[in-house]
Amino acid sequence: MDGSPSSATSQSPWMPFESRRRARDEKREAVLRTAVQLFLEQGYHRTTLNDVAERLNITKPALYNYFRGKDEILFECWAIGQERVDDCIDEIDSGGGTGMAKLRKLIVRYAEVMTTDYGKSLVRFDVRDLTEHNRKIVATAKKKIDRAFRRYIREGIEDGSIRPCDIKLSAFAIAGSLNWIGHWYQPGGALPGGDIASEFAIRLTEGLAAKSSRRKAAKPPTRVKRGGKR
Amino acid sequence: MDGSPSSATSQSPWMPFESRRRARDEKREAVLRTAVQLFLEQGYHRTTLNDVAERLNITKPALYNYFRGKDEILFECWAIGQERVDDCIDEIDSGGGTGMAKLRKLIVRYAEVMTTDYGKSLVRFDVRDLTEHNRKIVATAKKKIDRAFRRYIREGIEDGSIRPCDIKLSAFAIAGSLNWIGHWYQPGGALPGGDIASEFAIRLTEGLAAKSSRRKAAKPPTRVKRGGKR
DNA sequence: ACTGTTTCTTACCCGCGGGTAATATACGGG
DNA sequence: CCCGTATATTACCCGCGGGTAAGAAACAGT
Repeated sequence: MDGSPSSATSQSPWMPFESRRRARDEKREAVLRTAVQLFLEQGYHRTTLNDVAERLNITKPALYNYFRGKDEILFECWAIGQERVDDCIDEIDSGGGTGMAKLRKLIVRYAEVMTTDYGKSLVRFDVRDLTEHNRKIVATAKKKIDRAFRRYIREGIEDGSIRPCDIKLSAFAIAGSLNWIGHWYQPGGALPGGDIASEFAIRLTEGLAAKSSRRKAAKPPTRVKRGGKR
Repeated sequence: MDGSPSSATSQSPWMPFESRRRARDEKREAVLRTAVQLFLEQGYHRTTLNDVAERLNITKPALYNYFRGKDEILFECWAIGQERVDDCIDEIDSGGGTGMAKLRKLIVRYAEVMTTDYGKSLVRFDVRDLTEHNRKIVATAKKKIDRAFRRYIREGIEDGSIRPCDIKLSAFAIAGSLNWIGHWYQPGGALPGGDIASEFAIRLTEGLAAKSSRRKAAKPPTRVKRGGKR
């Protein structure tokens, strides 16, 4: 065998007989990258651990050096996506701006995450494939996202940047549109991810804006009706 | 209700056959009703044919009198939901009104379908669980729905009831919100299905409306141009 | 080099679940 | 009363795939 790694299809730390000494974490990540790709391509149940291992040039039991089982791999894929969304929320929360500005920012960032593999995990994977324990973690995290959407809308109504509306349903409508991106978006498609994000930010908020949608809505509304539900 | 001709007294030789066939169809439907419930409750892969049979007080092989296999059951559940949406589209297409009016109608009807079990099948089931043949049918049907959304938006822009916008992305955003209903709606929830449908129709179109959308949306603009399609 | 530890492979287990074969029961018709 | 058909049951097959046991390589430390 010549020692050259030659052309490998993807970046795999396990070149057949070559440098196998890489940090453990990098290998773990490589497993997750490969796994999330396959889970999205074929679906979780149709993807076998052999599939994952084969694409990494290793064998199935080797995976058990890094993960307890298939469901843990699934969970960690999900966790990476969730972490990215959490970061967005924390960042927005620590910043300022009107409710509408925060909402727009969240929409843009969330849409961008949805165009990535780990972002898609958040909406394409079935929580029922997880253990009871992990399922609770997911449920809590989902609640956090939902709360962020509702909070920004509520703040927007209070500061006058968003017109009164049903907060719950508006949050559902917006989150639904965004989550659905994870189902149809493909990197090879006609429209790049950034465009989608900014377009969605406009499209999804122009119905909520207090005045004309594309302008800075700093004007306090004439009548601040009690928002919320009916 | 009773389709049999003069079912009362006369012993038509066709009666036994008819009643038997009807009984068969009813059983088929019962299987589908049970199956779709379980598929939604537990997920397709976690639901075994034994589960389905058990809930019907029969045994697994009995199911094979009515269906060729598990994937056919899945497909037929999907097909029922699809048929309902198709009916909506056909009805709207055969009627009149502005593009916006048609769009609103589709949103309402589609949202209502999404709150039913068979409607949820359209978005909760994975097409990759179907045979190649059926998968193509599904793909064609999905395309039809997408085309309907885009057509109504385009007509609306042409007749002035909808302000100019990116048709493709707007259709995606609306369909995404609606499809997502199938993921979170539960009949026992706080808000009934009808409310969701009407609220969504307002929320999703107020950003698109040419003029104010809030109260008087159905008023046609100055001139009603003929739409593109018939 | 020896030795203990980590990493990875070969070979295997085994339970689950879709699907089938053989057969029993129900029932209408002649 | 017997036969044909439709319907259902019991018992079984078997392939797939997650998971494990035992041991081989690689590697680090002394």
